[in-house]
Amino acid sequence: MSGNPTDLRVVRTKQAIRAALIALIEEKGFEAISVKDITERANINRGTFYSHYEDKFDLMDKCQEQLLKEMETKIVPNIPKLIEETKKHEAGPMPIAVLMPFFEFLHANQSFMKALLGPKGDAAFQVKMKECLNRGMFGPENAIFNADGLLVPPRYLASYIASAHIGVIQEWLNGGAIEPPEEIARIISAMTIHGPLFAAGIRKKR
Amino acid sequence: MSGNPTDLRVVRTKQAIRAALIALIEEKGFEAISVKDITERANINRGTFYSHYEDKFDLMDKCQEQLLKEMETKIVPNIPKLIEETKKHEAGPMPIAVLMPFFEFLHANQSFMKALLGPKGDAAFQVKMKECLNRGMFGPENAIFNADGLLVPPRYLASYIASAHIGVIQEWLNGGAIEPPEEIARIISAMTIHGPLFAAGIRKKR
DNA sequence: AACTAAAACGACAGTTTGTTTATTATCTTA
DNA sequence: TAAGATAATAAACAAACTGTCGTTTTAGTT
Repeated sequence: MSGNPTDLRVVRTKQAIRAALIALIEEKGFEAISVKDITERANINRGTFYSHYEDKFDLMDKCQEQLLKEMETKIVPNIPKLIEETKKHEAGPMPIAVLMPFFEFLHANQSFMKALLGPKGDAAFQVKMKECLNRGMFGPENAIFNADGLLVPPRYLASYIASAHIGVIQEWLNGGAIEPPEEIARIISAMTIHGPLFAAGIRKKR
Repeated sequence: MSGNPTDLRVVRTKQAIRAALIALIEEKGFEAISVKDITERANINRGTFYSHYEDKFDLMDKCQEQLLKEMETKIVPNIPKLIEETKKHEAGPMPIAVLMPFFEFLHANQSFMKALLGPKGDAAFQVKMKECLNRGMFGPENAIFNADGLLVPPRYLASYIASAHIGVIQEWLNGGAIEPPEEIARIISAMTIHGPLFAAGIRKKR
């Protein structure tokens, strides 16, 4: 079994597999990919693949887990801060600065994020990412949304916000992530704070 | 080739295949399904499957197309009416009545919708459904969102709203669609009109 | 430079696939 | 209701992919 994670050969092989996976998901979607496809694209022997992963699902899981872990540990802790700031100056602009690490992370992992969130990607990953975002908003450090005065059940509020944000991110990545992360942070904030219809110019009153 | 769509045998077979597909997607996800799985579950001969569909992807496509067509032709024409109503009484409650056919359609097609939009479903279907919703909001009959005064680029507005709505629908279906369609229509409307943060009780001012 | 571990190679049986044949069952319609 | 048409079944096929092994070669580590 190939285990040593510092051995350059292992590092190289895993990188090649990962890159091949990303490219192939974008090309024909995860379900249409065979292990043979991956190893041919990565220029490695098929047997080598099986010494690192059980099958293509195992590979997918491990890649996603790594990504989500990074997302969670680096990004999510900021969300409570964000909501706190928002509460302070209620009518003011959103404190975008606190969102930036998240969007910069997405930008840095563009290709994989695009593949996973794209039309040929994985619906399960979207669910995991929503859970990740929701832990930030509804987690134990954060009693805000658990308070009274909600017009809607909390789980629908969470679904709405998380899905909306992921939707914008999908659109951003799908268009090649041309706009800088700050711009996307501003766009998302505007809609979540003021409501999408106000952002659309339909509801003028505030 | 088996073609006659009125022959009872054909109708029965296609129904069985479709039901098997839905059940299996929920159980192990589309990518893990084999044609053999489908025909065993449907209690039909494997050869029979191939006389109706090219492969499992063809089956999936045809089932989705049927669903989306129904969604589009029956539901989407109502959206312009909806926005018009919303503009009239700006601060009033959303005219939920006009949304009802859409949510009743979802409720009637619960099992398939749940399978397609669930964690083991198809990311491409979500994209198609978003496009369906967006055609309603940004279509030619409807110049509202093309007007000036947008705080954000229109495609991000569209992505935000469509994804948010689908997210709530996913949550609804995933929980067994316990709430009646009217309730979900009300919940979604509240968040889209007033903004999710207002609905959360965080932003009190209007 | 020697040691060690990873990668390549080639072979294996077991599945699934898509196609085709002949046979049986069942629907339509006259 | 009987005759003819056609859909479904059953069984067999090569081709492709899978997951696993044992052996040999290559390359990184010390």
